[in-house]
Amino acid sequence: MHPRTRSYHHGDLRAALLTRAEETLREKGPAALSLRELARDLGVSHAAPSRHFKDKQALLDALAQSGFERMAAVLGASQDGVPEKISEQVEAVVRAYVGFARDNAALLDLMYSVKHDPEASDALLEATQRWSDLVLRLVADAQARGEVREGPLEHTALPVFATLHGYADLAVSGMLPPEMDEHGLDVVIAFILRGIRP
Amino acid sequence: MHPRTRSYHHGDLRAALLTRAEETLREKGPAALSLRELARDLGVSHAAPSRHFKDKQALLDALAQSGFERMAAVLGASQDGVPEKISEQVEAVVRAYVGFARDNAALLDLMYSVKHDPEASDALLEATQRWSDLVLRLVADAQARGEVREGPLEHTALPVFATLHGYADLAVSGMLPPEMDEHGLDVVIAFILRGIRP
DNA sequence: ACCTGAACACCGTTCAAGT
DNA sequence: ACCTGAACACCGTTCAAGT
Repeated sequence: MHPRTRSYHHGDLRAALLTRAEETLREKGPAALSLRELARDLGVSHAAPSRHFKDKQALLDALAQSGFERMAAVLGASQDGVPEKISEQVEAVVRAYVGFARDNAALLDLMYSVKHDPEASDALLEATQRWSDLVLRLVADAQARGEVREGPLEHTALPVFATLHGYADLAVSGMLPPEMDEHGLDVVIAFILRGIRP
Repeated sequence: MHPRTRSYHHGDLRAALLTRAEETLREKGPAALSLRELARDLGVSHAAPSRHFKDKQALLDALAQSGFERMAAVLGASQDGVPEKISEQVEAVVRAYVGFARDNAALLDLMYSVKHDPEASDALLEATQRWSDLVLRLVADAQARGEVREGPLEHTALPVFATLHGYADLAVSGMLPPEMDEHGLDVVIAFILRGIRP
């Protein structure tokens, strides 16, 4: 009857599941995420997803992984055309990170949730590595230019990392007096710069 | 038959549910938390919990609230007997916060999750306020002693907040090169002190 | 007041069977 | 290869009824 009886998803059910899952996550929260409903939305049987994700957790892990990858891309792009000056670079990264966090609050929650089972997620680990490397490299370069205090990279970059992430997380979970949601960004950037300057 | 047929929980089913829920959260993670299993564990019918929590979410909110309250207590206690010197005070708070985060990883996740529905959780909001007030007061006092740079409290305390929370969250979700899990603490404390000194 | 039992509409996961 | 249908053992929530 319907012209799309034979695979609406062009054999790309896996990708379709991920896309739809992220929409649901964004619109209705993580609790509303069900494999059966996803399957219903995509017009396949409830057992079909299991061909592509052995588990609900596997779907969530894949979602988290794609989140880290896109975040790395956003952070990377934030440095385009920014002069090699640590203050401007830090400002750009912080704004990009907080922006990503705001636009993908529920996804970020999932990305940093304590869940993802130890094994099976080497890909996830690699994805997280990629964006932390980005910050590390940024700090390392500035250090080479003498704009950042000396010391092992883990010592100089770690607190930047922590402050960046902490501010975004607090802002996203509504823990901040809302009157400074925007102003707070400048304050945090200035704080980071004070903390890393030579 | 059994001597405990009449209310094993001495009419304190609500408290018993919270206690057991937190055990399950700690031992088996949030996904394993089910009202029905909780009821089974406590020897009541599966419908009994609804007398005390209108919702599963209500149970989770109550759990989060008790988390914030205990965290405020731990942070408060961390200042006992600490000399009025901002460096020592910050060190004590940071260690206390990270310690609490480590000991209650899953609970912290829940506390900061994007979930808790806007209404119904005034109590929750109040509980979060209490611990942020603690940090605010600490910074304000040090500021009065001239140990912290001038400026509105939200500007001086906010980044402390962010760094503190960010480090704990990263450490707990295993995002840090584990070799500096302990050493990182010192680095972060030093960074915070650099950021707030006059 | 507090709890039970049954009922309803959902889940995730597995597995034979179809194409 | 990829998907279906039925089956199994679970869920959360509601509501009459019991004590």
